[in-house]
Amino acid sequence: MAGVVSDGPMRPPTLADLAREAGTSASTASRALSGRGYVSPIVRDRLLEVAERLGYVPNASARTLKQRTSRVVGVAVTELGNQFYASLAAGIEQVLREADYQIVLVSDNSDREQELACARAFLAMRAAGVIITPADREAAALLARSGVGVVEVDRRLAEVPCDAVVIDNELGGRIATTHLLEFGHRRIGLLVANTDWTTDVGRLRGYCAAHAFAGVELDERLIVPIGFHAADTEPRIARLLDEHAPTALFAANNLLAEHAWNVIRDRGLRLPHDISLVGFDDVQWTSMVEPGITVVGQPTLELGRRAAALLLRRIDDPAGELGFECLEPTLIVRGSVAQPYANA
Amino acid sequence: MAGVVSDGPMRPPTLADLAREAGTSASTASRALSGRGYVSPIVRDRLLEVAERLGYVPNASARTLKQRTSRVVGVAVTELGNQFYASLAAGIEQVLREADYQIVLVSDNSDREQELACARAFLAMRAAGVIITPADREAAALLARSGVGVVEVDRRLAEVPCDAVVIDNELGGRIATTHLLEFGHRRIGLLVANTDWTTDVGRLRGYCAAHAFAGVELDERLIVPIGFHAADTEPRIARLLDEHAPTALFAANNLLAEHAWNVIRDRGLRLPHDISLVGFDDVQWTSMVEPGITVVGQPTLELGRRAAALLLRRIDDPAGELGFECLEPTLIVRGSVAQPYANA
DNA sequence: CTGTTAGCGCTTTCAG
DNA sequence: CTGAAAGCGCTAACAG
Repeated sequence: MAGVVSDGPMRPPTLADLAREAGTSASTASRALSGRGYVSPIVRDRLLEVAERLGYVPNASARTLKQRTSRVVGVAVTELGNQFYASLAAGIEQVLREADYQIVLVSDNSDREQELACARAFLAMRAAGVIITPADREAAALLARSGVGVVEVDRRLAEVPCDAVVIDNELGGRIATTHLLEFGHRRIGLLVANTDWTTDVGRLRGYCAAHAFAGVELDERLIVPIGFHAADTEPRIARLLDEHAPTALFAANNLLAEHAWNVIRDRGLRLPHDISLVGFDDVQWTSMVEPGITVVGQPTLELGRRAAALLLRRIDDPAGELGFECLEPTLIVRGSVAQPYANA
Repeated sequence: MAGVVSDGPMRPPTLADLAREAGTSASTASRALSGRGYVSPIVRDRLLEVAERLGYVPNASARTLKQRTSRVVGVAVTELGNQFYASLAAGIEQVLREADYQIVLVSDNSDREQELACARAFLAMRAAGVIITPADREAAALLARSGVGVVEVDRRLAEVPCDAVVIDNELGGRIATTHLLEFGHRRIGLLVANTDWTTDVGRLRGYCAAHAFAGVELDERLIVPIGFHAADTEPRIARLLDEHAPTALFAANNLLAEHAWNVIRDRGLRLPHDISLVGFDDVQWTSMVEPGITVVGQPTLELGRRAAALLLRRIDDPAGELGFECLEPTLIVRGSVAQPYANA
């Protein structure tokens, strides 16, 4: 039942079909369905009824072509497989769906070329706006240059003026490190991604600042920058443990925290007795393992929601003033930190 | 640098602009850029050069309007926030991106209306195809009726003929239950979502089949159907423990496994000494907690990849024969199962 | 309040 | 091998 159509070719009904069926012109039909412009109630109702009966679905491309902008928003995240980005995307999707936008989602693996490619794709589809976790400055620049609103989320990179929502990474690095310092740790290993992104640079800076503030001298050899999916991540962490005897580890992202935890477990070290650990990002497993991992939690879903809200504002008012939001991370204390066993 | 354009209004360059600049006609430009049809090498090169210089990006809507089909694929999953669906989406995205399709991703919360709404949106944008974890039959029917290829993933629901890729849920339920039975459990609580989806029905059936095969009589009160985000999930699990004394629990999805684990932990029960647990879906935490949770693992990413591959085939050959793939789940034995402490 | 007209940017016959 | 012409389905002036 429900709107069965079975007349010959499978061409979906067009506005013209509707109009003909209802005995009006296409423009009237357009007005009736879009609700913009005058149309007598009686004609409107007839049109709506016919539309319903025919199962009319407006052709988005035709509309986009005409209006030069669409109801889709491009979203490019680093890696959909990572829980952090997945919930970022989920947050974005929530608010955009409510605002009746579709999102086209791409995972760009933080690769410059892929990022550019999706920027072009977004341009091609005349996206109403774009949300991106940038890995390179060029994509945002290209988009902005073409007049598409861009909001950067999680990190800032763009040289062009551009909305953004991030967390205070330096603060995050500081509270993690300070927490460890307060427990008496003096040799805190830092595992951090080797990028020049504001996230990692900020967390590193916070780590340093905490040391400085506490008057603790910092041994640079304790800082281990590690590539995103480096094959030798765990060996390098192991080496850090062997060669520089940290009494605690601060892993500045969820992947590194996981690797650190693996190494600790594989060596039979006990948390927090033999070594302390603070992670970054409150991913599920950190609260389920025993002992729970003390982490710097960031409001991931909220980050996504805010980014979407900012973009909506930008779409609404392209010339409005730049929005910038910096959310606060918080320390979630669980059981992975204790006093150092043997203090040097 | 890089393609700076600064001539007056911000209208992006069109094919006509290109053609004019290169001294040819729009049709030639079209042929040159699309690679279809004849065009002399020399003219083509000039055109490509001009396109590059002007930063030309083809207008996807115009193309879609003309060709009546687009390079986008609609993807509707139940809940992007759930790791399972997120990696499903990640798998889909991987292969579709390689095939140069964009995906528009929607989280439909397994709500009939939302699912229908996105089906219409996909129709409106003339999606080349759709991948869906169906919650209702109507969406797939609508799409299929309009000639859009649909592949169902994770569950099957459609009455219309339609490609699908799922796992063998009954087998999954059976191997989990059999494993428990073999350890001597005779009172195995089943936590299962209260849907009529093939996933849950299948797992339940497997649970029953395993009992039947083992000649173990089944106490129906041990079966607890629970809504997806029911507020009283954990109390109900607790009640099952109190009232019907199961010696083991089989939680038939990752959410329920998590809840079961919480209840077990909160009560101070020790796995596997006081009670045994088998989960479904190898999500990250199950391998990190101590003891690790024995689970029925499903190839989630692969599920997504196959679905995408199937869709690509369907797009390529709309009338080709129906594809149906059923992947095998496997039991991943870890430490959450032991003999029942006190066997009735 | 309604219809006519034009055109969004591209592709595709069909002649040249 | 190339160009002219038509049209995809919709909307936005602009007359009536």
